[in-house]
Amino acid sequence: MGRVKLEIKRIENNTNRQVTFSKRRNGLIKKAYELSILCDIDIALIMFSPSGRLSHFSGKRRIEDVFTRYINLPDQEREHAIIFPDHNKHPDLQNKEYLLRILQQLRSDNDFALQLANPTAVSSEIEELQQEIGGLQQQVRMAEDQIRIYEPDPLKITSMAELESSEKSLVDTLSRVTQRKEYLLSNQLSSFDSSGIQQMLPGSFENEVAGWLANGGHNHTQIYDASAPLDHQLRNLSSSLYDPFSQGTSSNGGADPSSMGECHVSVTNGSDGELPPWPQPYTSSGHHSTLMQPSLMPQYQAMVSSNMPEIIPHEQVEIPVSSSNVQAYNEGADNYHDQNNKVPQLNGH
Amino acid sequence: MGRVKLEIKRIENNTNRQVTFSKRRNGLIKKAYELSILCDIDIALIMFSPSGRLSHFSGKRRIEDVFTRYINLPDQEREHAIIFPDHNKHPDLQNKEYLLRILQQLRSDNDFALQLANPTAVSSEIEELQQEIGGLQQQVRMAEDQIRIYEPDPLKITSMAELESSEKSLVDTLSRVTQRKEYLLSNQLSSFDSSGIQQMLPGSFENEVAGWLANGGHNHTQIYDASAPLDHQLRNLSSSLYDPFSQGTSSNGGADPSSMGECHVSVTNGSDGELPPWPQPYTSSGHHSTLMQPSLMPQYQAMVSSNMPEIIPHEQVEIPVSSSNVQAYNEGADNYHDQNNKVPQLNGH
DNA sequence: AACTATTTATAAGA
DNA sequence: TTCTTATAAATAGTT
Repeated sequence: MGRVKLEIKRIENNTNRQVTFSKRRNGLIKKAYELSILCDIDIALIMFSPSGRLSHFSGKRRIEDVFTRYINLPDQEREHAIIFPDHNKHPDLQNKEYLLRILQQLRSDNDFALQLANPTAVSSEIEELQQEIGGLQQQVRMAEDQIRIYEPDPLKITSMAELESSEKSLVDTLSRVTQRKEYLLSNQLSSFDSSGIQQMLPGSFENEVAGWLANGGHNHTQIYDASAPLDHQLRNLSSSLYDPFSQGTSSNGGADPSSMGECHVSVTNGSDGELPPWPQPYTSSGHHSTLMQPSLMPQYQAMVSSNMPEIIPHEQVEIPVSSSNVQAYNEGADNYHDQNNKVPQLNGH
Repeated sequence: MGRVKLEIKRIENNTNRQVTFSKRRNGLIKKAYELSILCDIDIALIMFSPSGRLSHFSGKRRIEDVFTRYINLPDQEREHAIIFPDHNKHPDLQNKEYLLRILQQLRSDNDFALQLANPTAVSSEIEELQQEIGGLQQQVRMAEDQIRIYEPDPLKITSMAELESSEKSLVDTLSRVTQRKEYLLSNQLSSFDSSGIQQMLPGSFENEVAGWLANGGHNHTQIYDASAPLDHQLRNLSSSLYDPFSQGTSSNGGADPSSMGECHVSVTNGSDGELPPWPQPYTSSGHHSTLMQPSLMPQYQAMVSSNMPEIIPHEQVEIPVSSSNVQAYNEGADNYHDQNNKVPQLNGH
């Protein structure tokens, strides 16, 4: 969509990459928003800009809650998930252990916040440093975990199965490197870009789902059993994670402007009956300035100012048709099972 | 985009909602994929279909890793994130943390005064922490470099020397794994002792990174055991996080179909050299209808069949050419700061 | 930050 | 459903 068809490959020009990111991020978020409303689903989207800044979107539920839902999903359901691109390597590390650690990390954040509330807390600077250390340690651990797969330490690996898994990983990666090499070579020779064939993606993700299920499940079970005692922890964690939310929204009550803001959204678009979690600024710009965090303001103001004119005339405010825009996870009626798992085409058209 | 302009509100008709979900999910994922490649960013997308089924996408990193990155983000960065919708609820964490941070700031004056009163104690403690942070940052950098060698991203490596170095590393590691396997096999005959065996593997892997890796784990442990007099909490947390993990990493079924699948994919796309994680070229609409549907395999086959003609046969494993490993990751400092925070338009046009 | 020429995504219809 | 097609939308390159 543009003056020319853009090849899907890394944009090397920094400026260009950043500009494209901004544009496409907005497009993506808009799409995500529409999907969440149209289909009334939970959705979460996390992005890090080329410069490392975080952007994220989620529908009616907070992003953490969506991820918690993901984590709390019964194993089987998670396994049956439709996964793109399913780069399903790291058989050893996948699944629950990872999720467990993430949950614990979440809890630690929470604890930390609570601790801050505690007047007995020590020097704040020290606490900040300590938290940074915690984060770094986590990073190091993650990195080491990954490395372990690729460079198995003979002293540590005692299971033949694991060794073979490592071996497969290595062979796999090796083949990729080799192919990349040949690609570069061929490119050097025929110093022109063979257009048309842009992205040859493994495209095996669905295929890999099966593979993952085949052995991942097994693996998973073992892990799960092994960490049985921790599982309790996990459950406790989950609830402690989730509770605060349901609590939070209520206990928080009218105190939280933003949540009111969200309520207002329905008010804003009230006649519409929708609960657009985000578009509210379109209709009421004045109030928001006081409701939103300072750092977020510019963005909203920009939008408001530039778009208000267009927005007004639209059908955003209409008489609601009916009903329960609330829960609506009436599975029963929904007999579809996402048979339509067709993979999105890259070029298509 | 369609015959008519669709109002963005919940689609009440179940069938319709499901159909729309499927279509738009694919579109959204495609967009997310393109963004991740074009801008070379981390991205994670989680969706639950109207019937509750999970779909998710992530770029080169696994979704858990992206979320972990999100979690590990320093608070300040997370606060400055670009959030859609800014439902600024999160009373338990975000808001609270934000307020607490302000409180902290206020208290820091106090701390500063105290520090002046007792300069040596506090500042030395802080210095220690900062040193630890420096060390950890170093570790992270090294680990990331190492990971890159083992898991080269074809889209990023453009230097032949680097590729060959990578290849060499992989071959070396592979041989070590193989030898370890043989060793275990021969030992299994006699009583197998899993500990204390200091098998020296002949792996020619002798660059400094490898050396670091070899005992990196131990070093690491020592590092943060030793440097922990200050933070009990973090320490405890860390170990509780770590233990379960290292446990979990071991057992794994030997057969990993998925990695094989991925291998094949690479073969399929061999001539192209690219290893895009998922999509396959769209060569003819005719094929796809029959190739992508029912189970997981067809899609893969589709790709293979449509691309085979273009594939140039090549060896999967070559003798590595020696060369020194060059880093070549001069990711120019990204000076942009996402000034373009315009919110996506709802209506547009 | 805007502006179009184009490419894409998709709502309906078959 | 799945495929096709008329249209609405997104966006690449420009100004």
